[in-house]
Amino acid sequence: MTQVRVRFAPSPTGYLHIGGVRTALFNWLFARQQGGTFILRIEDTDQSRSTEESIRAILEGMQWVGLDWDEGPFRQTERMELYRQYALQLLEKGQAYWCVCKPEELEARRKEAEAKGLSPRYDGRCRERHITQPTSEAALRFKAPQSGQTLVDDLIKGPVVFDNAVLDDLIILRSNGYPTYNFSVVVDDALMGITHVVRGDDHLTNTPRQVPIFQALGFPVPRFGHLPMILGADKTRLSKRHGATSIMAYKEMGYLPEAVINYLARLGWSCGDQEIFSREELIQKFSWDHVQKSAAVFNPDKLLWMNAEYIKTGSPDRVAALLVPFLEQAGLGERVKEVSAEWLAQVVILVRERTKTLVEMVEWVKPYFGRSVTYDEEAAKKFLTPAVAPALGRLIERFSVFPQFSKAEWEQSFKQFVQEEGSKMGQLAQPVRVALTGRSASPGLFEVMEVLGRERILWRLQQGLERAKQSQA
RNA sequence: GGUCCCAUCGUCUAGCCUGGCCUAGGACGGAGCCCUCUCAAGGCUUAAACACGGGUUCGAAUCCCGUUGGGACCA
Repeated sequence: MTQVRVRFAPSPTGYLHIGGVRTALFNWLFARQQGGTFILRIEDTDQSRSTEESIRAILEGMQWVGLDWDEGPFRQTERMELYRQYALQLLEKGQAYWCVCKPEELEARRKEAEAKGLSPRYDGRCRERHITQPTSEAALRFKAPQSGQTLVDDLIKGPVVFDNAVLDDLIILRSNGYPTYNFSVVVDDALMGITHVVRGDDHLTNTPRQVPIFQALGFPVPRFGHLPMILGADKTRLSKRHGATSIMAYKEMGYLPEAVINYLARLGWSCGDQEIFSREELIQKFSWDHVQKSAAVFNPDKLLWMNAEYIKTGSPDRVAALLVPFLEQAGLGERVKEVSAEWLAQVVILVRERTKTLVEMVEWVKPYFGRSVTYDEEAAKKFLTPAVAPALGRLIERFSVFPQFSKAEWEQSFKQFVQEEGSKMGQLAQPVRVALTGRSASPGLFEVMEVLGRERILWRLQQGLERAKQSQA
C-alpha cells in the first residue's frame, strides 16, 4: 500500500469558491482518513487572470474552514522550467513533435471540419514532418495514441471507456514557451507523486488526454475521481447570480466554519440518514462510494438550518469568541471589553436558539449590554402604557425587597404577583419584557433577568415605568 | 457537431452493486396541531418522488436496451 497523496489545485482567479472548498474538503478528508498527504497547489499558469490577492484569498479561505495542507502551496509559475524540461524529454523520446501550423490556419480547418460535420480536431498535419529546427512560432504537440481505448476507473463514476481515436494531438508547449493546462497538471501530479486525482466533473473528459501523457513520461497513472458540480436553484452552475459563492462571504454572514464544512460534506456525500457530523466523524466515515454521481443544487436554507444547529449545540465559549468580531463591527467593542468571557457565554446560551447566524445573534445580544435599553418604539407604545404603570410600580416595590437576585425566588415572586393582581401572565410579562429588553420578543423573562442582575432589572423597570407614565401625556 | 457523464419528494439524500424487508425511509423547506410569558427552540402529524418506454424475472426504484431531458468537455 503506497501512501495516499492528494491535492487541491485551484486557479487564483477571484475568490475561493464554495465548490472549490468542497473539492478541497473531499481530498482533505480522504488524506486525513488514510493518513496520507494533502497538497495545495496554485495553478497560476494563466498569468493574465491570476492575482496575488486571489492567492491570499485561497489561503485565507482554506484556513478559515480548517483545511490544513501538508505540502505547498506550490505555484506553477515557479515550476515553468520543469514543464519545459519534460516537454522536451517527450520530444527526444519521439512522443512529441513540433507543429508550425498557424492559429489562423487551424481555425480555418476547424471550421471546415465542422461544416462537414466532422469533429473539429487537429488533423495531425505536422506529425510526420519531423521538424528539428523549430521556428519561434512552433508549438510542441503530444503524439496521442490514435487507436485503442483508454479506461478510467473513476472513484466516483466507476469505469469509463474512451476511444483513443477521438483524441487529437494536443499542444503541450505553446509557441511562447508556456505549457498548456493538460500538460502542466500531468507533470505536477506526476512529480508530486499524487496517487488520487480528485477534481471537478468538468475534468472528466480531460482525463483520457492526460493518461497517455503520464504513460509517455513513464510515470504511474494515478487513480481519478470526478466530483459532480454544484448548481444553483435554477440548475445552472452555481455562480454569483445565486447568491454568495465566496467562502469568506459565509464567514462575514455569520456562519460557523464547522457548519459550512458539514453542509458541504453532505452536499454530494451521505452516510445513511445522518446529517450532523463532527470533523472527526467525517474523517472516519467518508468514503468514495457514497459520493453522489449527479450534480447537486446548493440549498442555502439547509445551510442556514445547519448553522443554527451548530450555534445551538456548539460550545458557548467558542460561539462567544466567534461572535466578538461581529460585536466589534457593530460598534460594541467597548462594551465587550467591560464584560467577562463567562458572562458573554451566558448571553450566548440565552439567545442561541433564536438565531441562525452570528450576524443575527448580534441583534439579539444588544439589549444585554449597557445599563439602559433602547426601546423598539412600536413595542414601547403597545406595552408601556399608562394602564400598566401602577402595576409596574408595585412590581418594582416588590422586587426591591430582595437584597439580591435569585432566579427561583424572583420567578416565584413574579408569578404570585400576577395572581394577586388578578391578571394573566401574558398581560404583565410583555410590559416587563419591553422594559427589560426594549423589545416585544426576547428569551424567557427570568433567564433575561438572570443575565441582567438585580441592579439593572430594577433600573430598567424604573425606566419602563417612567416611559409608561409619559405615554399618558 | 463529436465524445463523455448524469437522472428517487421543490431541494439534499437512503435504498440500487448483492432484485422481494419499499403500501420508497430520513433531512431542509411547506402545512397543521401541541407546548408556551413573547419570539424561538422542541414534540407530534401531514402533503410531496422512483423521467418515460420496452425487456429479463414468479417479482424491478433496484439488472439490460432504448427514448427523452439535463450537464461537461473539445474551439
